[in-house]
Amino acid sequence: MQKKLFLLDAMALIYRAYYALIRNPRVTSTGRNTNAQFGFTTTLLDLINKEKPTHLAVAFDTHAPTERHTTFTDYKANREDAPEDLLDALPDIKRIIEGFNIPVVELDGYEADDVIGTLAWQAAEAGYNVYMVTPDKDYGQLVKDNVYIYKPPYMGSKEEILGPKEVCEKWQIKDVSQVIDILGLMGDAVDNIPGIAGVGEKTAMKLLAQYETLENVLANADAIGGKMGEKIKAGAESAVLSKELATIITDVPVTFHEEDFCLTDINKEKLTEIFTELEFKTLGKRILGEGFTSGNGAETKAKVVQTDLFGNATAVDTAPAVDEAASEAASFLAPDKNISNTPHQYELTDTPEKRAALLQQLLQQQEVCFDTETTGTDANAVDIVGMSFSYTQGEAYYIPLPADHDAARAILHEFLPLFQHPSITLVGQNIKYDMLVLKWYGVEVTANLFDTMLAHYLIEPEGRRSMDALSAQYLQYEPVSIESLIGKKGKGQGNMRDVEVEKIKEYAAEDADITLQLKAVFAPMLPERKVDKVFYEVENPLVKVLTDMEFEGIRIDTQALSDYSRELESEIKRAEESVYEQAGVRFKLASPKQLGEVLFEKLQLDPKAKKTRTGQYATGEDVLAKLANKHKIVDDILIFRELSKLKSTYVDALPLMINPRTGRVHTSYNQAVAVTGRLSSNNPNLQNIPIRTDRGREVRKAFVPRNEEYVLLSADYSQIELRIIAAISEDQQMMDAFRQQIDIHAATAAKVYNVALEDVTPDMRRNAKSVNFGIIYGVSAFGLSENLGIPRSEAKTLIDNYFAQYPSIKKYMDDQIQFAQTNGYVQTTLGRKRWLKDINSSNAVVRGYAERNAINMPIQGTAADMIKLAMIAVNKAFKENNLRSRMLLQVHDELVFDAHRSELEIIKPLILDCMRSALPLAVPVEAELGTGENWLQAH
DNA sequence: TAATGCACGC
DNA sequence: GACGTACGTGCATTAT
Repeated sequence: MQKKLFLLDAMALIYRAYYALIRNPRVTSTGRNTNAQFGFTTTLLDLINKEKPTHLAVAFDTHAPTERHTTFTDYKANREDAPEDLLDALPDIKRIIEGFNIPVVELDGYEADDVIGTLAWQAAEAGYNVYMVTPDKDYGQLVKDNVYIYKPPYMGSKEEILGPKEVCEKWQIKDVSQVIDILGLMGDAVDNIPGIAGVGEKTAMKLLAQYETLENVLANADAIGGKMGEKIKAGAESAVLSKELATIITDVPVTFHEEDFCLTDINKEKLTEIFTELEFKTLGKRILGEGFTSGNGAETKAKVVQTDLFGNATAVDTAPAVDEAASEAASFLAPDKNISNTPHQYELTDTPEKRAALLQQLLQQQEVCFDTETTGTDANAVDIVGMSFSYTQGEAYYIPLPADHDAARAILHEFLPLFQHPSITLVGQNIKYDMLVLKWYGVEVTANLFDTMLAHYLIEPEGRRSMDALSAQYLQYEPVSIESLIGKKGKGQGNMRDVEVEKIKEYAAEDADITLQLKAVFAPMLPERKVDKVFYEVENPLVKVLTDMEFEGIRIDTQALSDYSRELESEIKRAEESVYEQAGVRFKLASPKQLGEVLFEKLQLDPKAKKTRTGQYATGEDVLAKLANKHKIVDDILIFRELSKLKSTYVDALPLMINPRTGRVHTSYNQAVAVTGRLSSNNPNLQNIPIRTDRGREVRKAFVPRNEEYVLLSADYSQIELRIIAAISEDQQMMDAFRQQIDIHAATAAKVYNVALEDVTPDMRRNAKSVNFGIIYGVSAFGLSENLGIPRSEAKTLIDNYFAQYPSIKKYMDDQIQFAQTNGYVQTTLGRKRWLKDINSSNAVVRGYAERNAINMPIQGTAADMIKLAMIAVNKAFKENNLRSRMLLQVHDELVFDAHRSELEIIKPLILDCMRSALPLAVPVEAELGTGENWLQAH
């Protein structure tokens, strides 16, 4: 058995694990942030489980930066930036390592890199395969035969192993030793070490190809000449230092003894203790068995853990045989199952006879899982390659389909009895995609649906939802990766059409198999979490509605857009030139970085200029607006910003999104991303078409009816979120205002300013509107004063008055927070939930965020549920009445239709009725409706 | 390719 | 003294 030694650079791994998880903090019930501990532990376990090392060690460099690094102050500053809670995690991490009985190497005054570098050389000499586990460096000079760099998986990307061959290919060098020359020339971004300014990867490779070493490059700076020559001369000193730093010392005083690094049994007692403390429940169960609960210390097989192997090295306990240790390690962490170790029967169904037999089988089932394989990801532009079915765990069938459209269509139509069966449930992951693909082949799916992606969306709204992630989390199974079929994504990625059918069969059949198994896991979880109602009544039926809408698309007037583009172009040019003239320099106006430097360094517009968290000057619209009175350059900058945004994002981009098959723009709705329950739209996003400014609204004129027989019709809910908060808080004051159909913002103004309704000034109304708006999002006095440009004290008075006038709303907000604190979640009236793990956090900022979510989500989510129900009702009514009008778009509280002129009088009341009665509230629900020759007119 | 800053919608 | 409004998507720039 080949001996595999893994050497881990602990600090680097901890840093990366911490930052990878920071967006989704793990906080224990006592408010402790355990990101770093969790990230490091899972990285370690994944590695042990997947790579099955026979020998392992972790290196710390608690004494870094070492002297040679301190030459660069930047480097030091960079290292000392570590957040406190990350540094606090170090003792825990050491205990975890002890619990796993993994040897730790630490050597005073040496970098972890150098210690493991030395060990790697020695182990490689002794015949080991050595893997240096580190996230962010290429130890080029270390890569000799049998020494590899192992980059653990990171943020969804696969792990990576770099050997001598790969390193030479990557940098196009003859010998791996030249990597330090490359690094010397380019510098090292991770640690902020400069090389030669202006020399990047490509230039460095070119220079090395010609001159072999960094020293030769420097010596020939004169011969190189030109700008490049000057740069090299200027950066020579820095390059030499950079190379020195990139060089890993391989002669630190350590000696590799293989018995010191054997992977041995875990120390269950220690692990139980630390996992209990950190509240790693699932992880604990996986490693320590189902019996893992707090205080249940299992039998221990303690070993002496060598924490200081060097200096005065002492002998360690004899380790068990290598093979035994490796197999023990293998059971540490799932997913441990995959296609090669799991029994399965995947069949190729590639003849008419086989297909007919399969169909007969399928029609006997109550539920059938299906999945399509296609030539790309845009459902409106792909061809179908094949289709798979599964109805029993571990069994699945793959049907290859011909490239010829009509031939494929004929085969697909054989399965119409299944797709349109009145009682069979079709199970799938993101079925909308498959339905849309099928629709292009004339197959309308009308069977019942169960979408595992949507089930998971309701079970865990914030989790990751890719099939791979779900499979790993719920089935401990690692599916065949798509990359193994068509290659890594990017320019080189291949086409499913070109993959051998045997391979696709394995992949596609497995997908159907896994999805069916996921359904079995999720189906009982829905009622357990009481989200079955919103799943079966809202999300699932909505799939068909969205499929229809995406299939329809909307017509765009390209002529109007291209005219407008030219107009914007000249206006942008004018504003840009004017800015350069007033600034006295030419620069990239579109670059916030350069603009900040011009405004605040050259023009000195604000000595106390705000900076962003990366140290750049902030140049957002709010900042610029405050500078407007200091220099009239600001006006032109704002014009430039507004117009270039319009041009690049909408005017120029939309025509490029027109589908050649239909001549229309087909957006794609994502039904499972927004944690509040809203839809989102992309490719293109049609939910953020401008409306606020006059120039922006112009874009809406380009959205037009399909032909002269139609008009665009827009219907939108009026004040829906305020109506919802009034209804669920049962605030009598606000409910009365809605019942009496008073302008709600004016009514609010009258109350908070204590004046009669008819005495409300436009200013009062505007302020009241902002408060109403802010209430929904949990605004503070500060935020409101910023927003309205009024003193903070005045804003505070406004808010205080508001709560005094609408006491039940204040109570609702407090109740929501309390509900979340007790239950760990908040919910909409239909039971859609959002879990708020930070609601009891000891960190006020984190807790405040969770509290605002607790207030906002039920409101926004209920509005989302309501319009979804309305869409389902409208779609159904249109079909029942065989109408030619079509629902096209949804924009959170608005629906847009292609309305046939002859049907206007039918659909107007129909739409209004569906919207008003979708989800009745204790106050009237109103919707407004308009029609026109374009979206702007209709609005 | 990924991170950043900015800007658009509700 | 810092912090300060929910939910999204997409573009250009920048660094690598």
